[in-house]
Amino acid sequence: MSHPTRRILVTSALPYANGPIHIGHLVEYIQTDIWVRFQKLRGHECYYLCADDAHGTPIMLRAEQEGLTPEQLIQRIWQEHHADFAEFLIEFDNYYSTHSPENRHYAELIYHRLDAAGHISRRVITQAFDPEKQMFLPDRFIKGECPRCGAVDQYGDSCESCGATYSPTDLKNPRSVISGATPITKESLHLFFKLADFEEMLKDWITSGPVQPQMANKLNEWFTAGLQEWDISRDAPYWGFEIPDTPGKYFYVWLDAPIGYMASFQNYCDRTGLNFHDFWNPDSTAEVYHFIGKDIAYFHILFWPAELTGAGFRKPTAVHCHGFLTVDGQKMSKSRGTFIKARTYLQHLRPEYLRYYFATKLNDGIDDLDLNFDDFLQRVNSDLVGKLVNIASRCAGFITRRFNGQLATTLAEPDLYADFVTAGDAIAQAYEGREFSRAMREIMALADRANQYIDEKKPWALAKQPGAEAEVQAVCSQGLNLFRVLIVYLKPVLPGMAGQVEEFLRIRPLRWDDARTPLLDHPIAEFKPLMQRVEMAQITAMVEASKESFPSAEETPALPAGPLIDDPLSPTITIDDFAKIDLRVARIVKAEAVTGADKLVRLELDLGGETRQVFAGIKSIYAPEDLQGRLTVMVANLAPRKMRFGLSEGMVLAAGGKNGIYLLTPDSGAEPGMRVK
RNA sequence: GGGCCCUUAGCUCAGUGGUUAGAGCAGGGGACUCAUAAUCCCUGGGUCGUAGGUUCAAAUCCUACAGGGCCUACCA
Repeated sequence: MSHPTRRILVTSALPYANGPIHIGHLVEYIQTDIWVRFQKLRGHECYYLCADDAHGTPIMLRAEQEGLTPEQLIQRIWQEHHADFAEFLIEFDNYYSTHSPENRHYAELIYHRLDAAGHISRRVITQAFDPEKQMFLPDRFIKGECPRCGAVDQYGDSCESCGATYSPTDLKNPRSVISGATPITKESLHLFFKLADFEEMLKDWITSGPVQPQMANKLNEWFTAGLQEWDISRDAPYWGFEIPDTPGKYFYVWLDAPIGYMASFQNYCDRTGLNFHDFWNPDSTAEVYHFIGKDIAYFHILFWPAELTGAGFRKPTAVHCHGFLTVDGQKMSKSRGTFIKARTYLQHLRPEYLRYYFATKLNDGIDDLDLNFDDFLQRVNSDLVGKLVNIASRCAGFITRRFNGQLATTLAEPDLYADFVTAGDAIAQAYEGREFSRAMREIMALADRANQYIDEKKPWALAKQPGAEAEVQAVCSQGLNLFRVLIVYLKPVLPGMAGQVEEFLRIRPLRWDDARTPLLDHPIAEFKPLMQRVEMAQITAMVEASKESFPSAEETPALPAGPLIDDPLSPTITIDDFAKIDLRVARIVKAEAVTGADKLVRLELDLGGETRQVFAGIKSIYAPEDLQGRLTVMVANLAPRKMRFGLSEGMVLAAGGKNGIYLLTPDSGAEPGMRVK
């Protein structure tokens, strides 16, 4: 009743905008969402912020590969992420993007302040460079043969085969993963953040308990190893924010990613009138929490507090790390079908099953947690359906049928109810300390007691005794009140079901303190099933749908309908016939709409020395400006054809059907002029 | 190669020096029939990863080893 209102800012790590959300990500978002919902339920002022992490080389390359601009790619991914989170009942107060004006503002502001205070250094370093692509290559983008054991196809930093470590220049036959070219080394000026300037501050900070003990150990280890300067710049071409007054240099994605927390909050403040500085000034009394995976602790408990301090902002109150998800005891695997995307899960199972299951396994530690499908099925069915929902289900019928839906005017067993209320303190403490598994255990122990109570009073037997009517109503009203308390306690985990129960009981949205006051002399609605049991078939179907399909065209029997039926294969040709067609990789150097034509785009194709003009009927699908720079495949020896708008010197290859037209794109590494065979 | 964390019943987990190590689920037996074959009662089941050590006493502290995870190896 008497917890003073706190002002709390909470974040989850920003998901990277080059791929879909999967169940591994969801551990963190569900953990954070439960904690935030708990705080809000308790009446605190709490804001949950997140955003897509939308910069960096992988996004740049992926966009190129898909024939999109980075903006188009991150826009699409944002929509997907946003929809996935919403359906998993992850309730952000703001879900933003690091590719935003607010983020640019804070990235530049923090950089300027750090620079002005002397925390930025500049020096020239030597790096691998792709002469073809004209870009510097991170170690991961270089492959070659291991200098020690000769294993092929090893990354530039270490050998997966023999474990040797080396630098990319040691690789034999190194090549760029992007272009296939042999990397050269090249010098470049880089900017560094002088982390060591903040060593004393960090050592001091850590004693105030902002991280778990395991992470404090880790920090000490890093202190012992010595704090290195952090390279915060990347050379063009790079997808990100250009560093002010430093042409051709961009902020490394990991610099502006955590700043995205602030940007998202600033954006929220602008929408709602909240004061940003109340939360981020050094003297702020508000609390700021970051929930992250243990793998990115380095950024969040070293750089981030140091950056904030150096730039005149407050540090986080705490950084909470969690472990990774394994599925049936093993790492998620695409071939086993355990690399399950959020979207795939949603197509087969209710989100609250997973929210509850994770809640039963989450604690304040950093150990990995396992999603075991047998356990998942049993736990959800037995706890939520068998125990919890059963309480309402077995009481409601009596109240509806015999008492016109009206609850009793007094509590039959006030002491039992009081026990449930008292237990709320320990449960709240467990939630607050992120010991969700403990909270779930205690809640389910209460559910057992509720079932025992009903079993002991046997309302079905009383109902057959003349004159025991009032007692039937009393027992069932007691049961429903115990159920209502449990729903309050579970509302952070099962917000959807709590909503259903609020309708069933005809009450306003439950808050934590409502548990103290029983619901009496009150009409309720007819009971409808609140949750269906999980079926193993649903899980199996989900796993099957997650198995990455390998090309197996021959094995697949001909379907009764499909492209081959609509458009049967042409007569067989010989290889000599095929050899007559000269297919070449071509780069679209210029693309423009043709005035006076509805469908035509005029393309200028670079064949690696020679340029061809081709008219293609693809305007309905592709905007000309999106085509420029893309690689595609063309028929290079097709006889030129005079068209109304000019000479067309070939054809580009595109798949076409009633649903659209899709231009072919060679895999990365292909170069203009290469023959397709 | 270095470091940190983990390993407790069939499954998932509590339990950080002190009586014969616990829970839920699953298994076995019984009861009930209000309830989504749900619920209630009873019950079997563990050399606490392995091997040493410290202690009157260890799952709990120390050492080594095995298996798993993460970080790191002048990228962070």
